[in-house]
Amino acid sequence: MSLAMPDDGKPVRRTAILDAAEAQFAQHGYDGVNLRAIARDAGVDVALANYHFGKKRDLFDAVLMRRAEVLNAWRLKALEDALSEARPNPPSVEAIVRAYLRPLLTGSHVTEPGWKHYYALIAYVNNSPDWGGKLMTQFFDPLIIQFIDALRLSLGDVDEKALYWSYHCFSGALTLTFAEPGRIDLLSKGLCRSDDLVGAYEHVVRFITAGFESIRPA
Amino acid sequence: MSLAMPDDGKPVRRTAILDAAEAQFAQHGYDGVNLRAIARDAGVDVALANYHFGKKRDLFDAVLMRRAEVLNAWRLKALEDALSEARPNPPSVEAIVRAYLRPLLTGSHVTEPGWKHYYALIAYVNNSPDWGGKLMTQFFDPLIIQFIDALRLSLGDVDEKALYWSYHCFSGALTLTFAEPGRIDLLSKGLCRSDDLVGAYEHVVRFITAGFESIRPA
DNA sequence: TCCCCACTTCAACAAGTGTTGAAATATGGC
DNA sequence: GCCATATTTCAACACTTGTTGAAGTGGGGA
Repeated sequence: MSLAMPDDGKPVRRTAILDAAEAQFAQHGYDGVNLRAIARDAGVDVALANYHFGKKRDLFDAVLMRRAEVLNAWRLKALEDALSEARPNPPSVEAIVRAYLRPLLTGSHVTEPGWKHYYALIAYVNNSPDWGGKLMTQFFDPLIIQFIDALRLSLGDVDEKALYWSYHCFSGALTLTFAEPGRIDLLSKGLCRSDDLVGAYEHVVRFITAGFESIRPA
Repeated sequence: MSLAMPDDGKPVRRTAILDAAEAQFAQHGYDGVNLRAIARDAGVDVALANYHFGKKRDLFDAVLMRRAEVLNAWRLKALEDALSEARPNPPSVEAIVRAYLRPLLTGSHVTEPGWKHYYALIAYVNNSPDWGGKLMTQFFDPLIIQFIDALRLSLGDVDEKALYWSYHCFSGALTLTFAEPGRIDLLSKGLCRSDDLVGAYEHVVRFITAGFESIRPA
């Protein structure tokens, strides 16, 4: 088995292409990026991207897939920790929300530019009418369903539509946080900074937890 | 004064271009659209868009500007109504949230495709790292500041950072609602429909109101 | 009737796009 | 060193892009 070696060996240029593509796609979107700019940032010839990843759309998918598994693993572990810590009781809503957010907004990787680019890319995908639905479902829904199950456990017999719309609000708030469009900086006259994910963490946890708690049946 | 007549007279083709551009930009983003597709949808030659609006970016701005004033006027009236109804007391948080949302999610225009496209376009702009901050500030911040003032009035002496981050969550939830990426349809297995803005209204109001109430000082 | 002007179309340019096939280079096993 | 294979570059194609200048059309006033 000496063919191709898709993701091991010495993939220095391969990952350089992925890194450059990740940053470019995150900032300008799929259509706002051309392969020559990616190649230039990666210090590589244009044709090399095609050699390693095939067509532009396949490169985009490869960027998305690279960090999806590790991210899902982190979040799954955080959820299971929250469940086991509370056992035999269901965990609190806040504990579930924190388990959902902590692997994203805190930890050593929040300072790593690659991950921030990846989050911005997820935000772009999640809001894209073209492929937002399908791609997010494909990569993240199995995990999301487990989080919603945990919320259902914690909140009791809630209205299902209310539960899904609440998660929708959660997802939207998180998406905008990751997109970092710099809007809150201007609106708050510099008091809040959109690149300060850690500073946003507690505020988002509080807001979202309260939103979910509001659907708890009396 | 017979020059150009920018927005009156018989603007049939002119508005046809705006309508087609609005729909295309909303669905595919600025870079995902080419002028020939817009012209084809409008039943018009490519060069006509340039004649009426100048460069592509100017057409985009014209689309954004067309409905901005009327939308801001609607929302300002809704806010002033809420304030005057409650006077001399401050209005409730829920009343403010409803004033913010009602002109968007309810009313006769929600069935009009042009407005839905416009909302999706706003969602695209709001999440765009490239120009999200500046454009939203330019078109909508004067109104948003008034809503935040009303919330500050209603909530009392709140932490300013918490207030802005809460509005950020609000904005994100709303943005995702307008983008209609079809994600909630898949996630809820058809129980919720992302094109059902009216059905989403009460759920969003409840979630967001609870989030804002959670920062009220004890 | 003629002319002016706003509007519209036609045809084309120049730059940039994704993609590809062939050539060149590096790498590692024998 | 030799050779097969993986990697990388080169050069170019075919196509799309935004944009433009010139030409054509139609209506209303002098």
